Amino acid sequence: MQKIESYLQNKIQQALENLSLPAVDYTLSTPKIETHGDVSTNVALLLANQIKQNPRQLAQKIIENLEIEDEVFSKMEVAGPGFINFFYSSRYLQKVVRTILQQGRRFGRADMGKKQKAQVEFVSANPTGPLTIGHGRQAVIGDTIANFLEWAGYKVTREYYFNNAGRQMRVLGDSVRLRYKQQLGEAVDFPEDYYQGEYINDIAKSLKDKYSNSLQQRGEQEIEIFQEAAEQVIFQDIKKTLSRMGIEFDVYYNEKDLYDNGEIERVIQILKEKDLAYEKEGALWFRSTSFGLEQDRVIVKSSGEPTYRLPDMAYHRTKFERGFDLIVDIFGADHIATYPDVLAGIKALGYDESKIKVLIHQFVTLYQGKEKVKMSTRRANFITLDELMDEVGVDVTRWFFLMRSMDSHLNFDLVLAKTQSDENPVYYNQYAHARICSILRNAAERGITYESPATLKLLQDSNEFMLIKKLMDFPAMVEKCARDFSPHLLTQYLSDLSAAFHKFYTECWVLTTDKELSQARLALCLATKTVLANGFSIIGVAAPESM
RNA sequence: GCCUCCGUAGCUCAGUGGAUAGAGCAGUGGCCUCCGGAGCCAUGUGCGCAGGUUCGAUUCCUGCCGGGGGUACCA
Repeated sequence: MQKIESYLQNKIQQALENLSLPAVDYTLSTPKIETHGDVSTNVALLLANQIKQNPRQLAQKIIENLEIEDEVFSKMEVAGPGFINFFYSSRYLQKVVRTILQQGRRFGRADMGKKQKAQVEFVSANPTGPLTIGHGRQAVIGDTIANFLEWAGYKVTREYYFNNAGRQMRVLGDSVRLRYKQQLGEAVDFPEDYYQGEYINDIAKSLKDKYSNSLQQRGEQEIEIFQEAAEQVIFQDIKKTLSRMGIEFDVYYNEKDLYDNGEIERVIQILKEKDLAYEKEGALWFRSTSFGLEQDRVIVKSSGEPTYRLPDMAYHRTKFERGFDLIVDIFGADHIATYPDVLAGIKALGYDESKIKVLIHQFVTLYQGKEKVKMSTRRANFITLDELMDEVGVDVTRWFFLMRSMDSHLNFDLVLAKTQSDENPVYYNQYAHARICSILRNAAERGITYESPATLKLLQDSNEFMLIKKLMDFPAMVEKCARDFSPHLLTQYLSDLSAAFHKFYTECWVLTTDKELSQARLALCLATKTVLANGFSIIGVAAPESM
């Protein structure tokens, strides 16, 4: 479709020039209705409006001036109010199968990114507890967007930003300390706003096993050992969960480094030099109003502690300093108010903030049947990502988190996910792949193999053509997903593709007594398997040979 | 109050400045002599409300209504 678009654009431009018609910003689209052709353009409609002529007559004139090879489009016609519809020739469609087989695992890759460096930051959860389902959505979205960018020709770095020095971490450490004391039989008052999770007890127990009661006298001011133990265990756990989902980060960036290496100071310095930061009431303020924001913001509190904005700015500054051409930040909806400040900060520091793409995803609401599950890390009233994967498996987890647009709240019904797990789209799609593999095994037994592109001309059935048309959309789909950062489109595309295959499978017998036809259909199966597998690999689900 | 996301079929959700708005699930009725029935086919209802821009609006703009999330010298 990609190449076809530029092909048509060229031809249309030529035609317009031949007719001395002005250029116009028309579109090429894929009609929803089969009888409206494979590609459609509104060029005549728009021109007619501009030069006050009858759109249908104009469309007819344009068609007469189009020098289209009939090996590409066998038919062109004026339709409706003045659309021009193009119909692929069977020859062209048959050739698509050949192209896919030639390109194999590379089919769908593009060079849109031109090997530029892209960074995708996601998850970025502080190590205070296991990853929850909310993190899961972000993890899968982030990883998949990174995959898309790779397919689109970027060099991608996956990065996880964390802070192991804040107040939350101190509370975490102290929670462990108190549990440890409890386990030694001491009666302690465990505050309600401390971390209640069972994992805190586990960490406390491992400390008890290691140090016996030698830490018992440590007070609130001596929690490092507890905090470090907690961080270490929890982070390991987080990484294990991520790796189970097939996610590996290239960089774990610790906020603390920004203090140690002077980045924080540098940002303050630059802002002060530019008179974009000033002291007031004992605090340091960032002049965000200079960048169109509503009010100035505190970046260093009167206590001397920075607010989150300062390290965020410094962190983003390192992204530019590290030479990324495209910076993708993925946040939950709760952070929606914070990024304008950071973008303004980046601008203030003299960087091109348009290189930053901030993606906000809405929350996951968990249901147990009809009942909403309230979640809070602190209260340990949550279902972890690991538990979810235990229940429904990795493939279902990934697919479900991607299925919906990230602008949309995701209602995840655990009961449904468990009880109907074999009625869900993941299996439908994987089944198509497994089915193809099964056909291939049968073909091998019968000694049938795809040998020559010459047989492809036997692909003539409308079900075959529908399948091929789906297959040829894949590269454009990948580019669109990468460009619009909308991974859910691919899950939809793949379901459509699987449906086209199942339909073909039902209507067209692959392994027939006609050897050449069998070979041709086998080739179509192979092409479909290739595209399914390529798509699955982007989404991060398995392409099973059998189920 | 202000900012932001959402409002489309019974349910969960896609989608588009255009020609007849889709899928899955749920319901009903069909399809196995033969490549995997985890499949295929048929069947119904819908763009929250009111204006505006446009040749054309479900899509873009404004207002309203309803729901989620923000709005700190918390992150």
